[in-house]
Amino acid sequence: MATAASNPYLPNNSIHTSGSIVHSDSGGGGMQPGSAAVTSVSVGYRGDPTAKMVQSDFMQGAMAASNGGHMLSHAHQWVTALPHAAAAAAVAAAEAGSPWSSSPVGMTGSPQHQQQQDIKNNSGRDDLHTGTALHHRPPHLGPHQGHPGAWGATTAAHIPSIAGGQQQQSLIYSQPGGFTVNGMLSPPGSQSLVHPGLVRGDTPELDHGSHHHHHHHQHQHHQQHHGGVNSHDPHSDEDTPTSDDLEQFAKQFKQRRIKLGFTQADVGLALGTLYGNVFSQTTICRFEALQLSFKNMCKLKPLLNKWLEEADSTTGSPTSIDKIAAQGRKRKKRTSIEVSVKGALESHFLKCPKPSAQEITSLADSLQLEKEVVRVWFCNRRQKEKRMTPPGVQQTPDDVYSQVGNVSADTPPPHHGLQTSVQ
DNA sequence: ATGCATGAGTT
DNA sequence: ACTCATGCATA
Repeated sequence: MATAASNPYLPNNSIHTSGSIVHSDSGGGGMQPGSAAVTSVSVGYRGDPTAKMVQSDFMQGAMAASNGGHMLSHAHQWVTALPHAAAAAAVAAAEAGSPWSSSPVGMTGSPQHQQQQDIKNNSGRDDLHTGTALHHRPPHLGPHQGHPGAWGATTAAHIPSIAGGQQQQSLIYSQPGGFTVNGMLSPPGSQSLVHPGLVRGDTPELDHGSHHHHHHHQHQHHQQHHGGVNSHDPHSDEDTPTSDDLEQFAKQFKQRRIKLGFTQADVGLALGTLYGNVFSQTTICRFEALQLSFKNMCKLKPLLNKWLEEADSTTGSPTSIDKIAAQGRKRKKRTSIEVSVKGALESHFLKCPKPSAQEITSLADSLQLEKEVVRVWFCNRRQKEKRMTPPGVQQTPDDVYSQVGNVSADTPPPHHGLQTSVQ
C-alpha cells in the first residue's frame, strides 16, 4: 500500500546536510536492485527517519486536461508547498528569436505563436526585513582568476540549437518602489573600486528586434569586435545580445564578482533582494559558465548587469538588507545512478535521445531503475545537449584572432563525450 | 561544478 | 509527456 498521501514535513528550514540515509530504493515492486541506484535522503522530516517514502506515483499527466482553470494539485509528494516568492517572474521580453545563428529568424516558417497574456506582477514579496539586517559576509577575498577556458572567442558560429520556439512566461520584473535598492553588502574589505574598462557607451543597435520578413533572408548584424575605443558596448543594452556578448559579459561578470569578493550564492541572494528574484548558486554558476540556454542567458544578463552596477557603485556602502528566508521545500532525494548504469543510459541516448514511454519502461526495468528516474535522466540529458556549452572550441585565450586562415567557417558539431573539464 | 529533481507551461 | 528554467544535494 503505497500511501504517500501526506507526509508531515517540517516547513522549517532546518537544513541538515548530513544524515544521508542510503537505502536501496526499489521501484516498489519488491525487487532488489542490489546496487543500481542509491537514494539518499537528507531532509529533516520527523516521523520516520528511515526514509521510507514511496515515490511511485507522480501526478504528471493529471493536469493538462484542464479547462483554462488552474488545478490545485497537492497533498502528496515530497514537497511541502510553500509560498515561496513566486519569483519565477522577471524579465521582460527577452525575445529569443535567434538561437545561435546570427540570423534573427529561422528560415522556415517557424510557428511563432506565443501568447503573452500572462503578466503576473507578483508583488507578493513578503517583506522579510524584520530587523534582520545581518548578512553573512564571507571574508572571501581572492583577486585571482583569469582562466577563460570556456568558449573560445571564436566568432559566434556555435551550435545551432534548434529551439522549439516554445517560450512562455513573458516576465517582467517589478522595480523597487524607491528605497532600499540594494542587494549586496559591503565588500570584505578590499573596496578597490577598480572599474577600468567600464565604459558605458550605450550604443543601442535598434535594428534587430522586430522586423522579420519571412521571405528573404537578410542581414545579420555584425559581430562586435572589441576594438577598445568605439564599437558598441555589450553591456547596458537591453537588446538581444549575441552569444558573443553573453560570453563576454559572463566572463567579466565573474571576474568582477570575484574581485569584489562575492560568491555566486551572494549574487543570487542579492538579486532576490534587488528584484525579488532569487537565484541559487547553481544558476549563477551556470550563467558564468554559459551552461544555460541562450534565452535564459538573455534573461539573466540584465539582472546580473544591474547587480554589477550596484555592486561597484556601492563598493564601500554597507547597505545591507534583508535576505529572503529559506524555503521549506522538500524534494524527493537524489538518486545516485551507478556508473555502469549510466553507461548504459548513455548508450541508449546516443541511439535514441527520445525514447518512448515504452522504451523507457523496459529500459528502466532492465536497469532496475524507476521509470521516472530514467525519464528524468533523459530529460536532463537532452537539456544538457541544448545548453550553451562550448562544443570543444577551446583555443588559446591569447590569440583570439587566430581564426584567420583555417577553420571551415563552421563549428564542429557539439559532440561531447569527454570534454576536458572546462574551468 | 554538476547530477538528479520539481514544476509551470506547452504540445 | 515534453521542454525549460531552476535548484537541492553532492562530488
